[in-house]
Amino acid sequence: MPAAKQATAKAPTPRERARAQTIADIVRLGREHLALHGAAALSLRAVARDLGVVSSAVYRYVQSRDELLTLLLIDAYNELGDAVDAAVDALPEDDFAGRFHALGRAVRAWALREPACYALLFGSPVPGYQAPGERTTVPGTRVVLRLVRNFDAAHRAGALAAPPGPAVVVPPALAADLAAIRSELGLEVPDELVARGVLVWTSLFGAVSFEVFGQYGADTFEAREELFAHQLGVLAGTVGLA
Amino acid sequence: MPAAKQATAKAPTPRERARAQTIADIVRLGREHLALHGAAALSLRAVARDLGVVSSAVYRYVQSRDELLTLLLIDAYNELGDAVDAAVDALPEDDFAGRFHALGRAVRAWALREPACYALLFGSPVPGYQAPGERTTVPGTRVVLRLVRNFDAAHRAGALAAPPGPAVVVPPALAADLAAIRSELGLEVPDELVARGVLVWTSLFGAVSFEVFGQYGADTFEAREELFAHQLGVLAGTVGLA
DNA sequence: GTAAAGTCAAGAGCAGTGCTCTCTTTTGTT
DNA sequence: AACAAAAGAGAGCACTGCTCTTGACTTTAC
Repeated sequence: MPAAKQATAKAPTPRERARAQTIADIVRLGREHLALHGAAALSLRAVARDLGVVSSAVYRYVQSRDELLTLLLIDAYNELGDAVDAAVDALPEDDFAGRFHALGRAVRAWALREPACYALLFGSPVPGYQAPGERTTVPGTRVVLRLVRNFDAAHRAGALAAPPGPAVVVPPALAADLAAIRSELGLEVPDELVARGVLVWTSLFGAVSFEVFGQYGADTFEAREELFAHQLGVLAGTVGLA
Repeated sequence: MPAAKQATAKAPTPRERARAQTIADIVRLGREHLALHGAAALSLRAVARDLGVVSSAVYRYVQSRDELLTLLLIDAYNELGDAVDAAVDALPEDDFAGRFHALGRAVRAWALREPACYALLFGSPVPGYQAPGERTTVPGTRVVLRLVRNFDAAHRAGALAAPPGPAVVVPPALAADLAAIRSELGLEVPDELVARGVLVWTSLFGAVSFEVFGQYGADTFEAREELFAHQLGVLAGTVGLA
């Protein structure tokens, strides 16, 4: 077993290092083009031009345009995940409401900073492109996992008030789905609150999407920061996070 | 002033009728392509092929690809608006909660029926395309207008319970925006409820977008209808719609 | 050392796109 | 029937993703 033959994991050969660097450059340039012209207009030829190389050469590193999209997708998911993790970890573990607000603000701030990346993750699916689940689910679930774990921790700590407003019944078919989620993630939160947690999740991204995608008119809302803070406050209330 | 010369408004000449018919055909074929391949892949050449005409000929009817997108945008907004209107009008005027649920279900049903159109309206903006506000704002605000008018009517009728949960303060900057909205639309609903109404609006479309855009995993939720109904129920509760 | 194997960039080429231009044909009006 | 406006055809430009072949270079093996 010659060591040099399968050094892929331990000692990267100069060739492998150069290759990895080139791929990193391609992803970096791809992100620039994504930010400037959007996902649908992402062009391998343009990236190749910026890389100072002929178009066919990039196919040595990236199988196809879709493969580049996948790389950018994973990159973006992880950047968002890192931003959320940093914001949440900056607060004490038992500050559940604070952590919820921090998570929401982190998502919004990142989305406004990188609207094209946000659109790639949470906007309309790119036509003809199907994200490979085995590579994207793990980074793609970081935020929601963080959100739900915070809820569960709050519930375990007895820090969750009873959900306000009229009780909304959870039908059996939905309860089955929620039970599967609860068991897979090891949650103690009751059905009613898991369902409300899902609503909070979708509502959070709904609010951010409306802002990033320009669904609010051009000048309907000047105080968008305050509007979002208010929305977070109401959402926190609906799950009993004081 | 020869009458035949400016008959544009009164008596359409055969030529104008043929022209209007061709434009309608182009929009129809455009919608088919939109549904099949998505907005970014909408191709004037393909539409021309289906129309049985050479590509340059369609430019006699549609200025550019973006113009066709605008036509499709208005078409879709009006179709959604019609669907919502029909669903809401089917219930008595004073059934405010029922009308809210009907509106939500109508939006979701249309979105699931026409995912590509929904993506065009509420998904990531098409890169390089800017919707002409003077042509799209009126049809684009039909749903939210319907939503907010129903809220206001419920409030006027005294059918709105006090918002549940902890009171969330509305900061002055946000209150200014809300005041402008209130005066423009002639609303009587107080600030706190207008703000919550905005949250309900964004949350409704957030939930629909997550489902249409496949943000729920492939098999996380089987009972999506029930999930959405539950979400509508909780949202209705947050604005005091029993 | 030298030869084989592996890697990479370049360029041509295919099929597609949006869009413009010119030329010819159709068609409604007078 | 004559005319002008409208519509279609076709060529052409610059661009896209992607494939294939060719030639050069680097690493590995004997």
